[in-house]
Amino acid sequence: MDLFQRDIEDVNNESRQLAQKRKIVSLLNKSEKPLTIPGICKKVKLSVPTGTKLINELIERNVIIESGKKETDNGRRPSLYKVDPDYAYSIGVVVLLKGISLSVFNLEMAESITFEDEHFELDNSPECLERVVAFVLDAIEKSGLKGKRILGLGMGITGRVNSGTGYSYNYFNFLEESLTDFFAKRFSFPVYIDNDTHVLGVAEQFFGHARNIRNAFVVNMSRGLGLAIIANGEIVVGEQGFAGEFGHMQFAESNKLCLCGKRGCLGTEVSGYALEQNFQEQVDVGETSLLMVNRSRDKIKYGHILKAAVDGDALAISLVHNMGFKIGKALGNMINFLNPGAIIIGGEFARAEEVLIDSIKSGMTHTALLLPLRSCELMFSSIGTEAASKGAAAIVLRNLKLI
Amino acid sequence: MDLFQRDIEDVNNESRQLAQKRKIVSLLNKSEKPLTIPGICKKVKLSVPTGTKLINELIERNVIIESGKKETDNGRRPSLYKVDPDYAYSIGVVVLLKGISLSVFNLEMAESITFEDEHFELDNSPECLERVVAFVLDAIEKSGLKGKRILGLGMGITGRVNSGTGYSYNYFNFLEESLTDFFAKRFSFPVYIDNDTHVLGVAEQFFGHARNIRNAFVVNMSRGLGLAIIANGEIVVGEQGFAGEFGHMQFAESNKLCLCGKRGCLGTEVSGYALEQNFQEQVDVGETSLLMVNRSRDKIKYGHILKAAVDGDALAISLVHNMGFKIGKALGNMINFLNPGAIIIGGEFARAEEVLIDSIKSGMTHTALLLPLRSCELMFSSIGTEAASKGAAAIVLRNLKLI
DNA sequence: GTTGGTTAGTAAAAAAAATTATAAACTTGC
DNA sequence: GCAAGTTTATAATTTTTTTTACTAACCAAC
Repeated sequence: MDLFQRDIEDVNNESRQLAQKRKIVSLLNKSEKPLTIPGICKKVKLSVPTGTKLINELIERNVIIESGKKETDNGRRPSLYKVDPDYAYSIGVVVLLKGISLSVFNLEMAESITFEDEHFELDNSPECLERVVAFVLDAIEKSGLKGKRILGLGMGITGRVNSGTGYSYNYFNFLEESLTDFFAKRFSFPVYIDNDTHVLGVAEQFFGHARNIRNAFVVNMSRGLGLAIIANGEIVVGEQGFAGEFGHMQFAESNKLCLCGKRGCLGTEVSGYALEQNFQEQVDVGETSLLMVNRSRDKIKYGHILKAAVDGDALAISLVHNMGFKIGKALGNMINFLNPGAIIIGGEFARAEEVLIDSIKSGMTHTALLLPLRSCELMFSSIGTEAASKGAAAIVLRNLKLI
Repeated sequence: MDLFQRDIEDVNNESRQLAQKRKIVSLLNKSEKPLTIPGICKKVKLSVPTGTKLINELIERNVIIESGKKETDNGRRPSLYKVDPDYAYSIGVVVLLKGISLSVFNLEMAESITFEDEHFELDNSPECLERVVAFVLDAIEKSGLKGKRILGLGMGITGRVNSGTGYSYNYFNFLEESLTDFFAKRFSFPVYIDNDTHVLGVAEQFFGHARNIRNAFVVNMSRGLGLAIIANGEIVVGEQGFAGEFGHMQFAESNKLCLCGKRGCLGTEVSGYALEQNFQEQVDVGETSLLMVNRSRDKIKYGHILKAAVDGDALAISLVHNMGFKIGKALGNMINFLNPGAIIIGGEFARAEEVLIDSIKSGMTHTALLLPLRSCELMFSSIGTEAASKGAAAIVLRNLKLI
């Protein structure tokens, strides 16, 4: 941000012009297509001569570039301008229980390079934190980003996180300072953190199905169960960043004990973990499945079961179907609460769309009121596995108001 | 708004200066205390000479007034300025099933006059709509507002309402146009509508306990059960304005049939209506209460029961306590969902604070996770019965960005 | 191809705003 | 009670921005 600012900034403290330049850059970056000078000036409420002056200065500094001429029906063809997509980069990091990954994105959010360490295991220790720092520094070293402008690093991390203060409550909570402050000291650019599920929500909001929808839920159905809430066009993180604890909401019908200590948590019935448990229970009472053919009962992970369901395995279908119905009921209740325009199913379970879609819809009808349900579209994420790191990097741009 | 604009506006189309003047007025109105010229200029990023010029023009037009001199430790004492509180007025109207009321507020939101018609009965007919129009016109006539600037009218109305489009779905839905468009034609100022519960939330957000809290729930516990959600500092109305359908969420333990057609709606167990039902049931199985001394079983309304609970009536206490526990459980679940910093109990039930507070808290502990619960404060509304009309009028100012 | 219509971009003139300088109002310390 | 220091407010000057006017680039129709 510092570099970025200094480039837009002039030598003198021209705060008014600086703000206008920032507006121009922000507008150009948000726009899908390149824009003309008259178009830009209209949007930022500037006269054409001053707008031209500022734009030329930004070109001088390599922030924006010309990008051909616009085809018009009549009149002189205007030049088109856009932000140089490679003027600056943002970094997205995802820290999960098992595995850490880092991707570098340019301003157009095109992924340029990705690093992964599948052997990484997250634990709440200074050593692990140092491993994260080393991983990031090493990746930056290898990526050839040296000397290039890095706007910042966004990090999605498992557990409870306060994105406002930058504190992480479950991991690396031994620090005196906030996690973002710690990282800022170690790196030469600002760091923003959020919960892995919220990060997925950001990705869906800017690049996925939630674009142009001001109220939506993004469900992270993987081994655990999380939910990102978009209300009034913004991700809701709540007072301390804990919003979206969907897995621990009391919607379950059974009374299974949850890791949180309570009974009745939805996550005990709907989650990758629960899917594995349910599968084993069914096998134990004599149910059969193609999955058992060349695997032992304990080695079957929820990913296998999801794949089997899509492939037509009866037991897997029945289990997944059952979960869809249950989460559908819970989501239906939440539809009454927040009246979202869309619910997007993301995470590993998204690949079982065919099996889940009808069961979730069916569950929703049991709890949701007619009118809010009618206008809530159920969708499945299509932005794939790199979604999380893209969302993490997007946090940086969001903070700089570039998206 | 038109009058208001024209007064700030100059004869020529000075859109830049106009925007700055609007900023100044907005800043002064939002500020609790009057401000100095240097203070204003700093906030709106204007030089002192230009700021002075604009402020003098606003004084010329009677929009803002001088308000004494500031006490400082050293230097020349600056003059203080504030918006003339009686420069303009906003009108708040509340349309309930039984009763309609209208209050006039000045820019400081001091209530100047109130009109009520307790005999009004809401039904979905053109005649009833005409009665509303007549009531408003009559009240304005009597209020002496003629010739004064009216910024607009905010209306809180029972039932489902889309505040964005201005359509009302349950009442006056026979109109071709939106309800706000209809009113705009009949009155000489803009009209904004919202659900009665959302309006209560706005009141609490700007004048009550939810001030300075970016995430909160405002529960409207009266004959029905509604909830206004404040997330990221804004009221969430959802995609069509249906957010907060708390009464129809499936949290109930019994299977009573709700008016909406579903079973398990929270409103069947927690609401003024349910309280009356429960009371009658208990009386029928032999329970006694002081309330029965000089009233017939059918004549006892939930308001009486709430008063009796506060006065120490055992049966009433037990019933209200029970409801507190149930709504507490439901709210606890929602705490996990949105991580609010406060929950404010408003509506008629707010007066039973002593009886409700512990039962609600107790219910919350059964469902809410420790961390989000710990930081969520339970409060009872203190802005009283005129809250709704104040909230309705506040919608007008919010739309003009004056609060 | 020339003329008329249309829009982009630039140059000169006019208007508006920001600096800078100065006067006025006030406190404090000697 | 008067000088030094501070802050507000206004006047004079400088800078910036907008308007207006004009030229350039393009299409279409004749």
